[in-house]
Amino acid sequence: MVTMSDVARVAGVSATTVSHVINKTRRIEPETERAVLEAIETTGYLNDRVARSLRTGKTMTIGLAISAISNPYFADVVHAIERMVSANGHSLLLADTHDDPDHELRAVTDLLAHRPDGLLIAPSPDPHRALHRIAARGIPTVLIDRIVDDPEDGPFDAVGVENTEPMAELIDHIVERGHRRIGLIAGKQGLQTAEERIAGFRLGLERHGLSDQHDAVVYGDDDTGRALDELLARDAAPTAIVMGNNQITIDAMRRLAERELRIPDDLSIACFDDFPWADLFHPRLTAIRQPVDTLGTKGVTMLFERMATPELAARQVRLEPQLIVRDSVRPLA
Amino acid sequence: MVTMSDVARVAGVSATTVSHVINKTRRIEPETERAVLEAIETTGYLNDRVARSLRTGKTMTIGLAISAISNPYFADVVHAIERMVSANGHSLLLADTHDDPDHELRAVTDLLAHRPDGLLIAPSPDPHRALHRIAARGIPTVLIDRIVDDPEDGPFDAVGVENTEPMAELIDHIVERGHRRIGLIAGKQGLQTAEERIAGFRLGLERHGLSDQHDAVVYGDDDTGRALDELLARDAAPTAIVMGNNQITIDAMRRLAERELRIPDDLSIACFDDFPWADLFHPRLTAIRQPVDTLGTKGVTMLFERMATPELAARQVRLEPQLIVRDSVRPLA
DNA sequence: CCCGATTGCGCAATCGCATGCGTCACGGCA
DNA sequence: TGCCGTGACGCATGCGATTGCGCAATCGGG
Repeated sequence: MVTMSDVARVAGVSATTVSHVINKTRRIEPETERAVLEAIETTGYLNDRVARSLRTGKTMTIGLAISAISNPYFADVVHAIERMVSANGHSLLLADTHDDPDHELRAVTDLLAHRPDGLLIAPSPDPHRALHRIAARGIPTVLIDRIVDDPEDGPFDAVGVENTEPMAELIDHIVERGHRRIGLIAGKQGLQTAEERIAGFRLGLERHGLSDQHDAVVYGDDDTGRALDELLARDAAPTAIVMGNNQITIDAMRRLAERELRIPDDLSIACFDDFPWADLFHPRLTAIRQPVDTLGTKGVTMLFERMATPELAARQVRLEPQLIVRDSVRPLA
Repeated sequence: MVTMSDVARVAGVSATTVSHVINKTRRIEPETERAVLEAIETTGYLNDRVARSLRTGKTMTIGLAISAISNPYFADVVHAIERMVSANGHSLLLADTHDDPDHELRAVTDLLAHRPDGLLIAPSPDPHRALHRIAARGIPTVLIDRIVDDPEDGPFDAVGVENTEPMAELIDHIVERGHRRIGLIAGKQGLQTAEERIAGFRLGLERHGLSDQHDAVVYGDDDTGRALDELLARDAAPTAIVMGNNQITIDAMRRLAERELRIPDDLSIACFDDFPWADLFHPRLTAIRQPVDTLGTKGVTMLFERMATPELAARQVRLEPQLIVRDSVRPLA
């Protein structure tokens, strides 16, 4: 390994000077600077961030705890985050929570041990322990996608999307098209987004005097196929089903194909969470599009703001999703 | 910050002892150990990996340089990699190369400065400088997805998929269905996978005496729509078009929808690179499925093997993809 | 010609941990 | 009682960088 003093020796100066030219942290005689730069070049020296971090207390690293990176929704979020983080000269440390409290705690503990300058986390259904540990370390953190309130350790900065009213409006749309029996396959129980969407679903039903169907909600995260079967087996089976998220949509679509149900002729569907190629599915999917990119960039922005100004009051930002009407909800007679 | 000596003070022992109980690196009187563990608990102490890394020379970190995480193909790879890496007690440092040599060099330099114990990289179209820098540091590295030979710094360990023969076989399939005029929209020029697939395409044509169409190849990465238009505007326009990768497939499908071309009635298509929901598109896409998960896990496995045994000879592994015949290639008369 | 100000650098002390040597106490054996 | 082996732990150094102080040389004004 070539260290700073190696460079110093080659350049005929002290390590102090090398450090100062690297960090531009005090005036250096131009000639000296050239010598140092040259020595860096010829030795192939690379400033060791480990040592620097130990000394300065900053690692130039942002931790990201999120689940299922292969989910296209989160993949886009990660992508946006990576862009902004590296644009700010930091690196991204990635950990997967699997949306499970135990994994989440492990992931967060690992991240914290690396001393990131800031942390982004999409909380699991029961994030208490993880958040507690974060709070104990006092590391700048923003909750992402899921806005939870932790009475003990909160409040945290957070950025997510509006779930309730948009979902209710999706129900409006479906009801306007003549549907009276509507079902919902919701995301993992306990997840803040899933619960809010359920609330929105019920709110929508109430607006149209359909409250007796409040129980037309099934959780589908683990086994969407089974959830779907159950809904369709009911006495008054729904004529339209709403998918609580992206993954559920894909799983459900596949099951529907297996059952040879024609969409939207035999059954109408709509989804919370759009994807870029949702208009290439057959049929083109009516969906609520979330501002995925903004979610990521806004999260990073808030994080850097907090890192710069720790005494800021916690802010919770709700982004507005957008209903994209396509062809998967059929107008009934 | 609570350090090891804080814990030591609380437990009434020396920092040495605390270190040893944390790392289980020598016998400790059970009673002493309990005291230390307890002190760790009450103080909320977390072993500082920055300091430890400086001391031991290992960071317990793996760097990953890859492009466009939002591409579903790479998202799955990243997912698989994260799983294996964290299962081995390491953390993942992520950087995006944007498949561009300059970005790649920056990304790699950043990663290297963090002193990862190992590196995974999907080389850009011109990875020379990046690979050179990696070689200079001598960090265990495996190339992933794209197997390139660097005469100067190579050979590197690498894992990728077989491109040429599978692509040729896809052509076989298309020709068997009666198509004689076939086009290819290839991935970014210079990318090893893209070039091999082009070679496979031409090989396939030759097998059927169709070599005169060798020029039916256009690069589509930047503007797939334009590439598609160009192919279709030719005198003898192809009756079937092969998409060189996932992203191209999506872009092309959208353009085809805009042009109101019916698939496969007006035009047949097939893709290199499948996606989980390719059977939900309309029509269901005939595609070559790559063993994405294996690509990631095998890459990590090879990396850890090299880290354990640096004197190993470089190995290059080719995984076999699989042709999935669905409905997007129409049998001609 | 003298002296304070200014400019350009170097010394040496950390940062939090791991680890090679030592030290101390205790027990067994002659 | 004396000696040594052994078990349990502590001292002090160093990983590679940053940074508060301090020193020497040069310059300019009176």
